[in-house]
Amino acid sequence: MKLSKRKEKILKAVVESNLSSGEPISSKAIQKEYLPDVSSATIRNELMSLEELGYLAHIHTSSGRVPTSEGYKKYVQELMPTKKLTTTELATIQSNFTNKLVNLNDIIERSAKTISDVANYASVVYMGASDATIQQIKLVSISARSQLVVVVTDMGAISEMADLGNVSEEDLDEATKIMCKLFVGKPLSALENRGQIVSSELLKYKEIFEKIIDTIISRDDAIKKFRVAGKEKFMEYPEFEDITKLKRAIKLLDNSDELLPVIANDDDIKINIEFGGTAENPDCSIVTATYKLKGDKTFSAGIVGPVRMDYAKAISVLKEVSDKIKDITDKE
Amino acid sequence: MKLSKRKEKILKAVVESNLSSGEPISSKAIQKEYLPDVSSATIRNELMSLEELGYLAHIHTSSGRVPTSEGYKKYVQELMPTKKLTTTELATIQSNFTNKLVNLNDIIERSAKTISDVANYASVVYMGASDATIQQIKLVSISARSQLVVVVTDMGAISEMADLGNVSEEDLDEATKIMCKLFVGKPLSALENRGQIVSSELLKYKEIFEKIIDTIISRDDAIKKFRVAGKEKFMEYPEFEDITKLKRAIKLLDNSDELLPVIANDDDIKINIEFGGTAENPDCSIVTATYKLKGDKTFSAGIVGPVRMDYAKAISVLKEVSDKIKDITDKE
DNA sequence: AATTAGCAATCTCGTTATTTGAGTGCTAAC
DNA sequence: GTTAGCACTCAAATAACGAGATTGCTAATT
Repeated sequence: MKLSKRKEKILKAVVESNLSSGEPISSKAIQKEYLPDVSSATIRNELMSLEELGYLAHIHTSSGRVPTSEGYKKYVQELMPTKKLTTTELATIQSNFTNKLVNLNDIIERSAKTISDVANYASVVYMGASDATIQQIKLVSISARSQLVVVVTDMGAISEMADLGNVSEEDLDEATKIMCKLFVGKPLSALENRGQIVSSELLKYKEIFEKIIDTIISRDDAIKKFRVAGKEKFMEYPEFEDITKLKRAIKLLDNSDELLPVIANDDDIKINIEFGGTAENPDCSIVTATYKLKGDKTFSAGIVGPVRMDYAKAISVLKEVSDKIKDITDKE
Repeated sequence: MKLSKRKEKILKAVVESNLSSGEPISSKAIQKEYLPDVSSATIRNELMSLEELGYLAHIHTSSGRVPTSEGYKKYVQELMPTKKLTTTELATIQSNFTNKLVNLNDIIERSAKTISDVANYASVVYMGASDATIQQIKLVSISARSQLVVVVTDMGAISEMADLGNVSEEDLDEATKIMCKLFVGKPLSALENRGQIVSSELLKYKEIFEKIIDTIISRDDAIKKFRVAGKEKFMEYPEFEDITKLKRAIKLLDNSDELLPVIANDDDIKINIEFGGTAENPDCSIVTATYKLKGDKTFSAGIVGPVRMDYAKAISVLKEVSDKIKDITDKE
C-alpha cells in the first residue's frame, strides 16, 4: 500500500533518527527536527496510523516510537537515499585489493575482513562452485614415508600431506603422469566416482591412488570456501550489551553456512535483506549480496548486524567489494 | 613462608569454594563445609591472618573472603591436588588426534580447538622454529601467466600462487632444478640473504627467482604458526558479563603473539602461570606449557581464562595435548 | 474535514529512605 | 589458644516519591 507523502516523511524521520541514536523518538522531536510546519499533535495522529499499519512500535504507553522490522523494510525499499561511500572508505577498500591476490583463499579472507572493517559489522563471505576443474596434479616427495599432494583446480590449489608409504621417486613421477593424464580437465567430482575408472595403468598404483583420492576428497574446502570476520563488532552496539543476545548473535555466525544464498541465479548482483534475521535471532539483520562469477562460480557476501543497521552503507560496501572481486576474477 | 596446617586448610577451602561458586565465602560457611571441628570465630582469626599475608581479600567490611592472585598462586603451587582428566575428556582428546595429522597447520589448529573444548577456556597455540630447513622446491604451472610455488620445509609446506609472467614449461623445470640445487638442505633464512648468492646459473632466471623469493618471504607463517581458539568461551563466565571486560579479554587474545613464551629452554615440559594476567588485564590468568620438539622446534600452548580458573584441569589438559603432539612429531 | 491546543493519564528513571540480613572484628570469658 | 556474644558495617532489596517526557483523547479552531 502506498503511504501519503507526509506519512512517508514521518516514517523516514523515525527510522533515520533511530538509526543514528538508537533511541525512540517523540512526536515533538520529529516536529522540531524534521517537520516544523505541522504540529506535534498532527504528527501524533500520523504516528498512531503508522503504528496500526505495523511500521512502528511502542515500548510502553509513554515513550517515543521505534521502527519495527517492517518499518525498516519499508524504509529500505522505498525511502532510503542511496549512500555513496566516502573517499576514505573507497580508498580503504581499494588498498585492500591492490596487492596481487591470486589465491582464492586470500581473496575471500580479504573480502570478509574488508567488508567487516568498512561497514563495521560482522561479515561472512562464500565462494563456491558446483564443481571445479582439475588443472594440475603433482606429487612431491618430502621424506621417505610422506608426500605432498598438490591438486590445482580453477577454485585454487589444495595441497595436503599424505602418507603413501615407501614409494620411489620414479614411481611417484610415473604415478603423477598417469593421474594427470586421467584427470586433468576433468571435474573434481570425477575423483569420487573412482569405481568407474578402469585403467590398466592405474592398477599398478591402485593403492597409492586410493590414498591420494581419499586425501583430496576429505578436503571439504576444495570447492566451497567460507570466511567469517569481525564477530567482535557486535560488542560495539548497545543492542548486544546483554550477553545472552551477544551469544545468540555469535552463534548465528558460527553456523554461517546456513546464512548465505549459495546459488546465484542471475548474472547481475542480487541484494537480499532479512530484517530481524531468523526466528531465533530477532535482533540481527542480514544483508547479502550474491552473483555469478566466471566459470559457474558463485560469490556471496553477507553483513550481519543489528536490526538498527546502516543498510545504505552495508549495501554500498557489499556492492563495492563485489565489484572488486569481479574485476579480479574476470582478469584470469 | 610455610603456613600452618590449619591455615593451609582454610586457604584451600576459600580457593576451592571460590573456584566452584565464584562468590566470596564466610567464616561460617567454611566451618560448616570444611572445618566442623573449630568455631567460626577461630576461622575468622585465621582469615584475618591470611589476609595480612596477602592471600585473601575483602570486598567490603562485611562480606566473605576471596582469594587474591597471590592466594591462587599459593594454592596452585602447594595445595592443589593434581586432577586427573575424566575418561570422557581423555577420549575426546584422543579422538581429536587419531586422524592422520601430518600437516603442521592442522596440528596446531586441532590442538587449539581441543584445548579450548576440553578445558572450556580460550586457548592459543604456537609452534615455531628459529629457522626451517628447506626440503623441496617445486614450481607448478597453472595457467599461461600464473604458477604455484611449493616450498616444503620441516615446518610444513607453503604453497603460494605467484605471477611469474610467461614462462615455458621447460624453463620452469630448469629453474626448479637450479633452485633445489642451491637451496635444498639450507635454512629458509638463506633465501633472505639473496644478495650473497652468486651463481652463473641463477643469472638467467634472476627475475623469476626474485619473484619467488618475495613470495615465500612474504609468508610470515612459514616458520611461525599461531592459532587462537575459543574466544567465545569468555562469554560463559560471569566475570566477563561486563562487556568492557569482555572486550579487554578478547583484545588480549588478538595480540596473542605476545602471550606465549616462544623459546623453550628445556626438553621437559614447562608450565607457567600468570595469575591476574598482565597489568592491563587483571581479570585474566594465563597458563602456558612450553617445550622443545625435535629439530629445534618450540611448541607452546596457553589457556586464557578468568583468574578464577580451574588450574588443575587447565594444566592437565595442556599436558595431555602436549603429549599427543610429542607423539606425533617424534614419529616423523 | 483536517489540524491544533490543552490536558489528564501513563510510564520511566533517578533519588532518597528504610529495612533486612549477612558477615566481620573486637572483647571478654572459657 | 579457643570460643561465645555482640556491636558495627555494608550491600542489596524494597518502597516511596517526584520530575520529566510522551502519549491519547477531547474539544476548539481553521
